[in-house]
Formats: sequence, structure tokens, C-alpha cells
Amino acid sequence: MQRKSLISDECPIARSLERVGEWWSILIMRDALHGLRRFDEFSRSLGIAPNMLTRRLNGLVEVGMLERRPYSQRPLRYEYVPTAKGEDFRMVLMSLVAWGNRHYAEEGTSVEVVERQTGRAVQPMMATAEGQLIPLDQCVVQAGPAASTGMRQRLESIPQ
Amino acid sequence: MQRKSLISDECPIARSLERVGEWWSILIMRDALHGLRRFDEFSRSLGIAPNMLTRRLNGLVEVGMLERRPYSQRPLRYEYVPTAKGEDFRMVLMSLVAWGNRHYAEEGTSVEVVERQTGRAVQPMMATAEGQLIPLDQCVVQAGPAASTGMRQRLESIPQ
DNA sequence: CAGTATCCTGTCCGATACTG
DNA sequence: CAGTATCGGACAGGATACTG
Repeated sequence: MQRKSLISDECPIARSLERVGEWWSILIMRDALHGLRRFDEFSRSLGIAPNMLTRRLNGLVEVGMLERRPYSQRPLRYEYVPTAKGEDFRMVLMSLVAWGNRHYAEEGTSVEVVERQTGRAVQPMMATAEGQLIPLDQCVVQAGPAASTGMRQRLESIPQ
Repeated sequence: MQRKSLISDECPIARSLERVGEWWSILIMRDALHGLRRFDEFSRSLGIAPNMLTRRLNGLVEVGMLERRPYSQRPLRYEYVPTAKGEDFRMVLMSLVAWGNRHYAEEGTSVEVVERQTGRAVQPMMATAEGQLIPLDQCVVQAGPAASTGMRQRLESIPQ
């Protein structure tokens, strides 16, 4: 992931992808958010080569998605737990699950996202802080105070 | 993306990533959903090498995210427009934007997602079909009717 | 303008072997 | 159990030149 193009600085999507853009990283986050903690747990769950697992785990720690926490001295052993930032990534994963469900349900396993207590189906939507739902097509990405002029023009030219 | 591991069949996230897991593909979808249509538009917006653009564009057409549509005969010219599946991917992108905003706002450009008419800030949340918001930590991924036993156990073991 | 054709590099990833 | 050390292959991605 050495794209380092101009857009990386400008676009929040590109910026995000730079950190978690790798396939395994996302899958590891999925498992971490499912409660997996230890090297061996990830290893078995994912069937990933150990060197890759080490690399991705370290990478996720570096970008602040996971925290490395000793759970045993002698021998020194670490477990990997999601940070607040990593925990917050759950929403992205949920969106991905929901999207995949809608479009790839036929093939193989079907899953659904539900409210734990009632079992009612839930799906990602946009909403205001007051809890009012806003249709997706009413939502636009807007340049914030710190946006550069270039980015501002980019955004304002969006028909959407 | 030749991972073809067992999980790919079982997990909706892995399945989704198999289609759109590449960096450029996601960025292209972002631009397509912003209204860009033509080769040249993508090319300029992304600064991507033309061969890569062709490759990714074809890939996205193949997996059904974009539709190739002739907009001129002689010479025969195509434009690329999001299919329903591609359009639906917008929610995932919005989640990614929102997440990136919350955690990478400080560096470089800051943007925000707002309701177009009122300018009120909006964010992705989980909700039922009736529009009732459900806190993320109350949401679980549940095996649907078609789920295999293995997957079912995986999911049920989630503490979450 | 909308690509195709080549060539090249980096690195993601897999497989396997080894260690305290 | 939790990694480290190597090796090799596939391919994403970059750069550049060329075409109807």
C-alpha cells in the first residue's frame, strides 16, 4: 500500500483505506470484534500464515486499531484487543455485512443482522444526532472547516 | 485476490471483500457514486495509471458493481454507471467516511456528512425497518436459514 | 478521447521449518 | 503456544509508449 497519491491526503475514504485497506486486516478486525484475542485464536479462525498474521497484527497495532496487552509474564505473552478506534470500526463492518447479505445471500451462507433481544432485523442507516433517520440520497459529504480549496471544489461538484 | 480460503464461502465480510477488496476499486466506486462516468474523468480524478484503470473498471463490471453503457456509436464509447448493487454500496462508503472522520480528522482535510437540505450532521446507525434506532452493541450477526452448522457455531460463540 | 501493449517493481501472501 | 526466519510466486500497481 504505497500509493501515496495526492488524494490520500484529501479524501477520508482513501485515508481510511490506507490503514485498513488490506484484506486480512479487515478480517482480523472482524475476529477481534468478535472477541478473539490471541495469536492462536486468529490463526485458527483465519487459516492465515503465521508470518502474515504477525505482520497484520503489528500493522493494526501501529495504526491504533488494536492494543497489545500482556496477559502473562514468563513467558511474556500478549493478547490483542480492539482500541476505541477499532471498536468504532464495527459500524463499517456491519455495513459491509449488510451489503454483502443483500447481494450475495444466494451463494453459500446467509446471515442477517438482528437486534439481540428481540431478533428483529436491523440495517445501517443514516441518522441525525437526535435520532431522526435521513434517506441516504439526502446525505452529502461536505467540506469541513479545515478542508482545502481543492477538496472543497471536489465535493461541491458532486451531483449526487 | 486469490485467497480462496474456506472462510470466503462462509463469511459475508470475506465474500464482500473478494469483490471490492482492492484499494482502487473502492476509490473508483466512490467516484462513480459521485457522478463520474467516463474513463477520462476517473483517470483525472484518481491519477491512476490507464492500464490499472481499465483493469479495475472491467473488474467492477464483472462483479456487477458498474454497468458499461455505450454513449456513442462511431466511435463506440462506453461510460460506466453504478448498478443497483453498486449504488447500494454507498452506505458502506458513508460508514467508512464517518469512521475516517472521527479518527483521522486532525490530519489534512476534514469533511463531514450532512443532510443536504438542512446541513445537519448525520452519521450511520443501525435501525429496524420501522425506523427505530438500535445501539450497535445490541446488534448481532445471526445465521440465517441457509447457514451451515459450522458458520452457525462461529456466530453463536460471539460474545460481542 | 478511450483505451491497449509492455515492462518493471513492490509486496501481499502462502508454505514450510524452526524456537523459547 | 506465540511467534521468527526464509523462500518463492502471483499480482496489484506504476511508468511509458502507442493507437483508432
